[in-house]
This record gives sequence, structure tokens and C-alpha cells, in this order.
Amino acid sequence: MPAETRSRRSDALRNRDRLLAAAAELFAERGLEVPLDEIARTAGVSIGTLYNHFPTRDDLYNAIIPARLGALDQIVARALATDDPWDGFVAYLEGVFGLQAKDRSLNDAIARRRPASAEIAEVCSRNVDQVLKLIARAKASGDLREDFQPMDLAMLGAAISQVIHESGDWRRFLDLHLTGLRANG
Amino acid sequence: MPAETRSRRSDALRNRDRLLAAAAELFAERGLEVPLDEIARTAGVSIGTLYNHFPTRDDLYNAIIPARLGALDQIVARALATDDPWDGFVAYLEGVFGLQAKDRSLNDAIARRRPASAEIAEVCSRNVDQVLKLIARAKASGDLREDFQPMDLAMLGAAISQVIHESGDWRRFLDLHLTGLRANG
DNA sequence: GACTAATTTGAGGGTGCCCTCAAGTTATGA
DNA sequence: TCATAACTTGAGGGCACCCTCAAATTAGTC
Repeated sequence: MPAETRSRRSDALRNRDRLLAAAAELFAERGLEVPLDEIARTAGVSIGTLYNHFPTRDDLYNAIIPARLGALDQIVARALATDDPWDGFVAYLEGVFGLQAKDRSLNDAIARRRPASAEIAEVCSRNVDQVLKLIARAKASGDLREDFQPMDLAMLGAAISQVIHESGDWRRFLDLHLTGLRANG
Repeated sequence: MPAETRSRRSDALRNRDRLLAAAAELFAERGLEVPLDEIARTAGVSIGTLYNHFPTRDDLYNAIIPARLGALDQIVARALATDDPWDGFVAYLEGVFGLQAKDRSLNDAIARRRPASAEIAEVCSRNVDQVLKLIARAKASGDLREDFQPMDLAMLGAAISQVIHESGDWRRFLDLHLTGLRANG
């Protein structure tokens, strides 16, 4: 198979890297809907070159988002390693939302399931099992209310994504959500 | 002043009504960003006529949104009329969010301050005093946590608007937010 | 019925973003 | 250094939405 031995040209590799760097930066700053020609311009490359390397927008997403979502693995692992089930659950929430707050593309990808590509879905679903464990653990210890559902978590993510979007204090909001608004309890 | 006595032509009045009806319907269904030419088409009128009656998008918003926001007055009044301060506070939240859930344009206008026109801001601010009263009352009775701020309400509105947007169960989410996720309390 | 001012019309120009492809450039290996 | 495949380029066509304005139509008046 000689096709395998063909090496990419060096300029092509360099341009690809520049495109990824530019896209990563712009996605993080402004979300997943930055115009492609702006990415090309930032990378110092023509729009045609961008399309050579990434024929569709999803190709660009798939080259960037899954790697970033890898951070989720660590967050959920650390949460599960926490002795106290409730603290672990809270640590997970703070970890994920902190990630979303720092990177608008992750806010889009996690909370709004924006790209919705198979590849990204895979990364997310890889964590679902772990997260379910986290939830079960917190329920078993009596800390988390019994009726809590995964959908509640999804909605919390959506809600917080909007608080972040509005530049609100998401930690404060999370705290209120965890403890409730009622005074005595 | 003879200019005052000039009457609008009947077809113009009719077309204006049709435009308002079409815009109201489309706004409620799909939010405030429906294309103007779609509104004109729905009204059975040309795009030029739309611009005759409503030179800017804001003119259209101002002709529709403030009236709808009038419902807020009733909601807050009914909430204040409720004997139990906490029940009143909750009734207000349910009233407002119910409104947002039924009408996407109100979801945009209330929670995301989308049009941000002076006229709409006026309608909203008219209620602020009443809402502050509602909050103060609920705090005084010891039902609402002392550290609750108006900003917390704004963020809750933003959060719920997103839950509604994702077709989530906003009542469930509000319930969780009011009572917290922790099991015992 | 004819006049006129009010109103409507929709083609057309502008913008921003998408995507393509024929022509030009360049890395690479012989 | 040349040949060639690999790569880059950017003008250009498409689309969706915005907004304008000269020409056509029509309601209201005499």
C-alpha cells in the first residue's frame, strides 16, 4: 500500500496547525458560531485552504472539541475519588460548569449539544456511566434527593449555560440551586 | 390644525392590523427574530408595506410587546394580594415563567432583554417596585433567605428561559431551585 | 367618473456568510 | 534544476435577510 507512505507536505501540516490554533482560540472566546472566514483570516490562510483541510464545519469541531472534552474524564474521576458522596457530586458540577465558563465552545457543546456529531456524542456518553454512579452514590448516602433524575442534571446544565452566557455569577446560582431559596429548610 | 383631522385610509388601517396580527403570532411561536418578510407574507402584504407602517423592527416590537407585558401587572398584583408572603412570591415566579413558556417573544423580552427599547424597559421597570415589595415581604416573614438579591431573580429568569428553550420541564426545575437538591434540608 | 393624495408594490442593491473550483504557487524527490 | 503532484488562492455564485424607492394602484372627495 504505497498510498500510506505518501507524506503530507510540510506547508500543509503547518497550515493545518495554524487553522486549528485559530479555531480553538476563536471558539473558546466566542462560541462555535464564529464565521469560517474569520478563522481562516486569523490563521493567515485563505478560505479555500480552510476548506481543503476541513471540508465541513463539523470536521473542524471534531478536531477540536473531543480533545477538550477529555477534561471531563478527569473531572468525573476526581469527583468519584472524593470520599464524601455529596462533596463529590458538587465537585463534579463545579468542575463541569467551570469548564463551560472558561470556554464558550464547551458551553455550546456540553449544554446545548450544538455540534451533535457522533464523535462528540461518544465522548460525552463515555462519561454518562460514571456520572450515573456519582448520582447513585450521593442518593445512597442520603445526601441527594431520591427523585433526582439525569434529566435534572441536563436542565441544570442548560440553565447554568445561560447564566454564564449572561455573565452572571454561576457559582452563586449553583449554590442557590443546591440549597434552595427557602430560608429555614 | 387641519393635519389632525386627516384620517388614515381604510386599507392602510386594515393592513396595519394584519401586520400586527401576523407579527404577534409569529413572535409568540418563534421568538423575536422571525424574518420581516415572513411577517409580511403571513399578513398577505408586501415587504414595502411592512416598512411603511413599521420603519424599524423596534417599532414592531413596541407595538406588540408592551401590551403583552401588561399581563405582568396582573401577575404581580395577584401575587401581592396573596396572604402568605412565600406563596405570593412563588405565585409570581410561576406566573412570569408561565407567561414566558407560552410566548417565545416574552421569553426573549423578559429574560434576555432583547428589544431593550425604552418603551419596553418602562413597562418592566414599572413592576420592579412591586417585585421588590414581594421580595421584602417574603424575607420579612422569614420564608425567603435573607441574602436573596434582585440579581438572583434575574439569573433565575435567564436560567428558566433556557430550560423553556430546551423544552424542559420548567416547573420541575423551579421546584428544585426553590427547595434545593439536598435531601434532608 | 375623474382627480389626487395616500398607500402599496416588488425589483433591486447591500451585507454577511457559505462553499467551489480553475488557475496559480510550492514542496519534494528524482 | 526540473517535473509533478500537492497545495493554496480568492474571485465568484448562492442564499438569506435587510432596506429603499420609483412606479403602479387605490380610497376618498368633489
